[in-house]
Amino acid sequence: MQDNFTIDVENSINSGQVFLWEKNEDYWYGINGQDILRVSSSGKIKTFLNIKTDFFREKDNLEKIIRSISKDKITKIAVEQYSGLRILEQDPFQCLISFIVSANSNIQKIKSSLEKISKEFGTRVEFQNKEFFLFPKPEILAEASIDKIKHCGVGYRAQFIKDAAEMVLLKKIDFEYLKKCEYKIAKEKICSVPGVGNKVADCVLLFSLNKLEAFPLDRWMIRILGKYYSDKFQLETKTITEKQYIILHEKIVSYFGPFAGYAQQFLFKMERENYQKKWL
DNA sequence: CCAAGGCCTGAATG
DNA sequence: ACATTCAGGCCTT
Repeated sequence: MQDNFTIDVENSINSGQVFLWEKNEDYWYGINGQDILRVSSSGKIKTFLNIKTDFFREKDNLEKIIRSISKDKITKIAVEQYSGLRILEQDPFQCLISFIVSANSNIQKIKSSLEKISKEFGTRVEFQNKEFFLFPKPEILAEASIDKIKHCGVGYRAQFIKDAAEMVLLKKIDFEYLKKCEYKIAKEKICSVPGVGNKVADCVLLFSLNKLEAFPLDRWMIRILGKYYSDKFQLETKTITEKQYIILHEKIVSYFGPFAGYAQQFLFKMERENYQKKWL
């Protein structure tokens, strides 16, 4: 009964896209902005606010996307091995703060910091007889004291978080607008947030703003490109400059196509599993 | 434009 | 033990 396009909830959540998720018996529970999602192993969602969300992007035509990104042996293997892996569509503000926190860090610590932020600044609610803390609203983080934010273990990123929250509050960053406009415009805008460079911007664009051509290039992806694609994208240096990032991204999109972000997610997942890296 | 260095933090490594 | 390195970058000089 298992077709090629069944959602693999476990692998989708455990792929470095989201952090405030916990498995409890048969369900995954996750904070998504002001909502909480309870997801069954088959991908059925019940939410705290009782609203419809397309968290697993079921609007996407996976058959078409997979056909489009399967350009070579490596992607074919990754897609086959993790066929149920999905790009998630999460709350943009939470996503923005999450990836600002992620810079120069690792999954376990990102998770711990975000949990502290939610507990310190978010609203406590009960859902399915369990206690949760929603993700704090922009106005709360914009008004918060730097010391209190630092206390969540985010260090120098505290000021970035506060400033980012203020920009969202003042609509200098308008997520609804960014969702509609094209990749380049949205990227430029999101990069104007302090603490947001190319990599963080691409994560936010791909995981919350509907930009499937975003292709976050972190250390892992650079490693993967060097390992499997050195013939296609020559990487001279280990750390890439801003300009190199832009050029590389253009080459990537012209190779993988408009759904390059999906290719990134499959490759990233595969490589980290090969190295047995831990997830949530 | 590019390269180098600093930065919070906590777990892993020597 | 204690020092150093490293982890899913970004910013300033």
